[in-house]
Amino acid sequence: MPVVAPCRTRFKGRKPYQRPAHRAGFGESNDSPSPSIPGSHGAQVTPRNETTFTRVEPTVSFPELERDILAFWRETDAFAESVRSRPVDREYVFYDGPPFPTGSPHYGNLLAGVLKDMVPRYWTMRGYRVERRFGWDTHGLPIEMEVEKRLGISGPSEIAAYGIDRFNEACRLEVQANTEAWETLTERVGRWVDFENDYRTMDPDFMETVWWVFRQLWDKGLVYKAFKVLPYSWGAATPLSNFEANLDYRDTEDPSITVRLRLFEGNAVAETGDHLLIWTTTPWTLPGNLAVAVNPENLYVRVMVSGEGYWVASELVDAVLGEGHPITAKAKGEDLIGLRYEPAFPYFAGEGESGAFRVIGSDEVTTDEGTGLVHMAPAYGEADFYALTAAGLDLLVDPIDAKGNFTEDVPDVAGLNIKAADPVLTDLLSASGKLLESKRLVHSYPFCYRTGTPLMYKAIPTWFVAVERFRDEMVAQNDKVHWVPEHVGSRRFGNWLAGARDWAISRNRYWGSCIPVWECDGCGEQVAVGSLDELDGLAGVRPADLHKHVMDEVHWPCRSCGGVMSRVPEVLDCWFESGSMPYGKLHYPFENRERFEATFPAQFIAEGLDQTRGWFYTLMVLSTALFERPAFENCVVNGLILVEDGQKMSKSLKNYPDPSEIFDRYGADALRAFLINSPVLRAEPLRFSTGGVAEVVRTVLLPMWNTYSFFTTYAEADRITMDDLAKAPPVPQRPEMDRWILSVLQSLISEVNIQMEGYYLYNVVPPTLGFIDHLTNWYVRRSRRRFWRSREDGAEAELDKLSAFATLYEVLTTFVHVLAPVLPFVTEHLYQQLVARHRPDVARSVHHRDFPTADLALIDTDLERAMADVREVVRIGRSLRKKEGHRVRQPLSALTVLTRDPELAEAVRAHAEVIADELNVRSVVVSGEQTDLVTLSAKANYRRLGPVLGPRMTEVATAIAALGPHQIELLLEGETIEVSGQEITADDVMVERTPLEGTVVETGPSFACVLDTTLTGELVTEGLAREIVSRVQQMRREFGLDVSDKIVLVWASDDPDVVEAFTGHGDYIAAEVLANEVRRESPTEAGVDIQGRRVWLGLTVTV
RNA sequence: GGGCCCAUAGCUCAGCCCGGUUAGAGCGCAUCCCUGAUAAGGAUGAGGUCCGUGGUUCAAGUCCACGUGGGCCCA
Repeated sequence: MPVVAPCRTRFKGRKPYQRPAHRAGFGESNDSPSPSIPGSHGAQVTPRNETTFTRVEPTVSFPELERDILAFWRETDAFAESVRSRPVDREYVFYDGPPFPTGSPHYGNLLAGVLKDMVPRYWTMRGYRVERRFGWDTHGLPIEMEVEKRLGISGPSEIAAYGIDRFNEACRLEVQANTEAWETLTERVGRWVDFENDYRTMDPDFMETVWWVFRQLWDKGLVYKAFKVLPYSWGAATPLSNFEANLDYRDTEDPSITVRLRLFEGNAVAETGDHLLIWTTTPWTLPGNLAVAVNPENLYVRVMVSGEGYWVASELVDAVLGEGHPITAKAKGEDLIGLRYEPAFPYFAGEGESGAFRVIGSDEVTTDEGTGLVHMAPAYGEADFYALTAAGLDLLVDPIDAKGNFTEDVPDVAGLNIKAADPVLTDLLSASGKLLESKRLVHSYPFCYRTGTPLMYKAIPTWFVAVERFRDEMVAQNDKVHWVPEHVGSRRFGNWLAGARDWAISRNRYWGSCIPVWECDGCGEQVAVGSLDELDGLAGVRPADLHKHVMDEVHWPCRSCGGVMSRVPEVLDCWFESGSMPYGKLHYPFENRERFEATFPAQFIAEGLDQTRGWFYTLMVLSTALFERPAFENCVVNGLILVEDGQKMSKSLKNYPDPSEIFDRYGADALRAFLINSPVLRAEPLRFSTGGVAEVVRTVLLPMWNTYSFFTTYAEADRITMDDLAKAPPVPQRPEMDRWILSVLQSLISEVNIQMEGYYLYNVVPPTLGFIDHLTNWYVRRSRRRFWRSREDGAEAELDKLSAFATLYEVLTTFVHVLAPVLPFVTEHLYQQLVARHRPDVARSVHHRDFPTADLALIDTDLERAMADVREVVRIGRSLRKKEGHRVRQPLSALTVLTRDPELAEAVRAHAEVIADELNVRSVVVSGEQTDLVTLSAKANYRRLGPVLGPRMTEVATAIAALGPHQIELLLEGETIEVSGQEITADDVMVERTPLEGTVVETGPSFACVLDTTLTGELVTEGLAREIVSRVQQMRREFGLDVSDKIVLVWASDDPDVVEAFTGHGDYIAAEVLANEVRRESPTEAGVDIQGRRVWLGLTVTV
């Protein structure tokens, strides 16, 4: 029997822990209720500075912890307090880009929530009051579509039949019904935002401000009405958005006809009676034809077929007319411009007097298909419309009504639907001899996603904002904005602004802010109404709701002619409202005048890259037009979140993990850090991976938690109190390791502040990871023993121990502040347990505290560099041991560090003990270069020599590479030598060290490590002692002993080395394994094998 | 078709602004260590045509041009 079962009574009921570790309360003394987090830690508990810390298990459920923290925040109204506690006159302004409350939030929304939380949290901690009101974008097509689906109706006629009032009220309900999922997930991700004082674009106050904004534009003469060619569904009798138009493309068979148009008169290249060849798949657009476009740069030719001249793009001759026809003339497109032709149909021949039926130029014309000459019907094609405008032809004929039927203007097909008219029109062309060819073709054509009818494009009367008039001003305003990443603002958005077109702001829909313009049915006078007061003055009414179904009922007699003033039918593009939110959310200028003026523009907004043409743009348009200012000073732009394999996230495909699963498994902190530390913050796409979230848990959260657990474990074991910590020496008098980690911490604080102030959020996590490595893998590991020094070791030991505890305490409690904006939950928990519980005088939440600023007095860059050198030497030393096959428990006699770098030499000398301990060597010595161990070779320092030498660089570099060890030695000793006619010093070369064959040497950048691997009997014995310690420690663990349990160690062995190990190193073994007594007995069983020797080991826990 | 962005290890990404000769990290993998953080932790190692072509330069992953592939937005 090699071991004795441990005595159960020693476990003080601590193990196994039933509760998740974070629930640990004040400990087993039971002198206070054990609060679930901290929420219940209130007045009835009197935190005393004599209270010690409670041991926290290293295992933890972060999701559960987060739920407790959420409860704590709710109970203590922590968010409101974080705003309230900051001065009213020190405001940091953040605009929430309002989402549509449709569906439930996806990762993109969660990401936005994280950004919009992290930055305000940070600035709150920097002492600013950051009001955060949630915004809802409540209007627009997505809502209307949901409601149509719900009501089972579709399109304007059915909505009209259902009643616009009922429809709009249904939309209002839909909006209100959909907000809960948003609130739940927003809270869960840890975003602090005010849902009670939210703003909604459908609120009367907001809508009144929208009127005011519109009126400002109107008064500046920036609003006008014109035609715009839009996708149009005659089935639904409504224009569609581009998005909707793209929803249903189908392969369809359509006519494909080629038509010849006879020239009235020729010019220098074309002859009277020649024909222009045009091609179309939509014969119904031909009655509306008003011009033919050519590309001025293309080459066109005159082809003779059956004695007639036909003009066609030279590349398309064979395709259109077949091979073998003679070409009798060539001309560039620009030479054809101005030629007049006989229209295909006579219905609008009169337009010829206004300049129609000519050849115009357009860069848009290609020779990909057709004839290279494009028939232009400005009412039915956006490109056509612009081409005619550009050619100075302000003409438009539209003989098709809202239902897609021809009007009486085209008597031959009047009343016929456009598709039904196609064959009739084709026959007419044939009859008039204008039809050259008639075929059918199958192509992809858009259909109305609602009614299934083919879409058309149609010129629709539309309200515009004349953005082009002030776009230079917008570019200037945009230069004042700090964009992250920079290129989105300067290039993508900047370019877009520079080429901005007038903005179509009206929609022929129902659920939206109204265009507040009333028009007289008599004289056509227009009045724009900018406030309810004004409306009251004009119409004598003051409706409580400003939606279409209410506003359309408001009329008054025209002041000029006595006619009836009625509102124009359109509503505003909901982007207009998004752009108005800085004003609308404050009901400016009707209320909050001073507040607005003091807080505009916002310091910060954040949205996705897809908002370039959306929110960013509309904010900029309106703020420039109204105030000649940008609406925001700093803008963080995020990229798109994709599925792990790079596909788009799709709700219907369900190809991504449900956010709640992530929350339940890893928690919001992990998700937040994962998102923050990803390419999305550089506006690049992110492939979302559950593994990435798990990695954050492992690399950030658990190490932090483990350190916390380590601290509490030993603090509890030693009954360390706040009073004890206060007795620790001031930092300058603490051991170097303490000063070092505090210096590293202060450097981190400095770095994080710089990055946060610059909104480079993606630069916050990486330095944090470096810090965690320093903390866990160097500071704690190196300092571990200091935490369990016995109080009996004397005053000096006591001070050393208190220094360690105080330092780790300060590091942890400071660090949680640094990470609080990123990881609001776990930092809150640590703050509660480590600070708030022990200090009645401090803020209730870590988020109410001030963000740390770097204490420069604590930063010791020399020390940081020295420690970096030491860690590097240790790293090389480890590599060397491994290479040579010497396990770390086997002590070796010496490590020699060869270097000529005086700082490194000093760092090694000063930390010889640390290095010796890490590498388990008896001594660490520093020496100058030893050429019998390494070969020195030199390489040119290009960075230094290059600019001086220029073209001679190669020559000198070759010569330097050929330098012998002796010359390099001379350089290293500070001499100047001449190489290839160039005087050089040590600074001009990079010296490399290569270990000589047969030596135990490993080289670092500016040093080499040499290991003496001679094993003496003494070293072997010590190694054995260490193996024994290791084995006993393993047993302690196996039997679940507490870290402070004392034991009796019993051993037996006949092996002389083992006997020697116990005789020579008995005290060491006893101390390491906490043995009060080490007793030798006679071997009874086979025992275990330690380094090839038989040993029998047993232990008993002492009482 | 246009604008912008991206392309570096098996995977995810730094490095590029401001050029300098041994291109880094994490994950994964392999080998090993530790055992007073332990259902953890650590070390070492293997792994690279820096998308391609051309140019500028003494010198290019880095700057320029063109191209290829991908993404976003617009047409």
